[in-house]
Amino acid sequence: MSTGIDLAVSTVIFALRPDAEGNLVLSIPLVRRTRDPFEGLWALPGGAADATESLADTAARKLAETTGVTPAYLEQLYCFGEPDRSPSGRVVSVVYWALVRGDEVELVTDENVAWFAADDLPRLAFDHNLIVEYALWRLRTKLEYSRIAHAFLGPTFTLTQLRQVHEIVLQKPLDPANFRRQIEASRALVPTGEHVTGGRHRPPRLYRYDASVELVDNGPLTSAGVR
Amino acid sequence: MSTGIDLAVSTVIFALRPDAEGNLVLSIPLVRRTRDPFEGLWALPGGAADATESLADTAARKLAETTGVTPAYLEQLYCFGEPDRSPSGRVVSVVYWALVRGDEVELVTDENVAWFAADDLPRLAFDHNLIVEYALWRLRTKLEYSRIAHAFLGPTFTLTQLRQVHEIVLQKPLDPANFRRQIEASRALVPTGEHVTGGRHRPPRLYRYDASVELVDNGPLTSAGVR
DNA sequence: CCTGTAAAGGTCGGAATGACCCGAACAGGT
DNA sequence: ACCTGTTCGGGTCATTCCGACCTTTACAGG
Repeated sequence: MSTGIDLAVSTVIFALRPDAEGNLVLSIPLVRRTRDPFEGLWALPGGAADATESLADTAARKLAETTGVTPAYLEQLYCFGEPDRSPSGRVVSVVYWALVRGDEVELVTDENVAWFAADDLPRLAFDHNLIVEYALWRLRTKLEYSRIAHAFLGPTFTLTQLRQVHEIVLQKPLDPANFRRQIEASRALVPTGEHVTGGRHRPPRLYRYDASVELVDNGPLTSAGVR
Repeated sequence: MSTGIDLAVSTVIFALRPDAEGNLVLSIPLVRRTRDPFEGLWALPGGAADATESLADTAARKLAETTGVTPAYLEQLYCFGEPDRSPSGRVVSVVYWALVRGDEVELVTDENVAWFAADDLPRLAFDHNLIVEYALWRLRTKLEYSRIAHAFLGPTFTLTQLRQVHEIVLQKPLDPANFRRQIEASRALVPTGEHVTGGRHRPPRLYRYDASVELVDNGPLTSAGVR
């Protein structure tokens, strides 16, 4: 049986990347469409679903083709299937969202791939503006009740670095002392014993993420997420 | 283009229905499969996606065919697409979950449709046991931070009725006084001014749900949900 | 008129949170 | 050697939220 419906997989990829002034900005990579519909407009990286691959694997593969990295976090966002979302026929898109480390992202040479500030996007193809908006909402909501922020960072980091990730994503300043207390209460971080030296001020501790603590509660779908 | 993937829509339908002793039980309707794969096993109501209909409309239509009612709440649950979830070929299922009023549900005459206690299911076809488990988790999680419980009830109800819905779904007793305080703080209910008379005790107030308060926060996807 | 029970409203202590404070520890300038 | 500016790490305090528990009100039925 065939339903006459095309099935696609797309991914909203988040990374913290420095802008012109060197400030870290929440960014996503987009791909310029080279054919109709919406030729010339920017769109989320993605493509047709593969018959032999899991949907998450397809999302991760498309993500790697665009950014050259393996995502630190990958989760299904939503399945978009309104009948009129593509003028070229019925397309149902299973959309994932991912977090990658900004310092791991390769400099893309392809001129049809570019990074954009997540809060300042042009008009995108299809319903991709709505999709990004929803992914942003999920990221911000989940950041406040889960421990996914370290996916933007390396294996070890200071509390200030982690707090800055929260501040950039949530776009509001956080009290350093209260942030510390909250993180310590969650038992999600373990001090490595090492300190960052060479700074102008009191040397901060280095922390490692404690993998024994579930970073996200997805209920029975525990496999969804961490990679 | 065709991906060689079948797209299906299924729904986990929740209702509170009386069991043999008259106690309300969280229940879901299942359909017996009449052909391979998994012939004879029970499965979630659903079918192939329709090329001209939105996914939510397809879910609602299949729901109506099974239960004869319009859902009081309908939301997308997840898109299941593991390559090996169906032995008959690659099937991707967009699964919705719904709440319906138990007293609205028609007595189904079809012997291939039956209601089961959500917590005591037989082995189901495909990965439907996992899907129901996830839907149950979502229902219980969402019940605690949203105001969807009234979807199980009629337009007006008492606080005790609403609390009993919570108690049955969450499977734990709730303090009546604290429940009242929490509900009143949410400003989601409006007293109608009427009382239920005829009871043996102090006559309880009747409440109506305040539609001006968002019952669920789904971010930018506000249309998802309420019907 | 008494009794049993649920409804409605209140108190109290603990936990979590936001706002704020202070000593400790460093690099760099004087 | 000493001062200074800054951040790190640790604390206090008031407010809010929540669970446990108590009291009064209001009915039906005996």
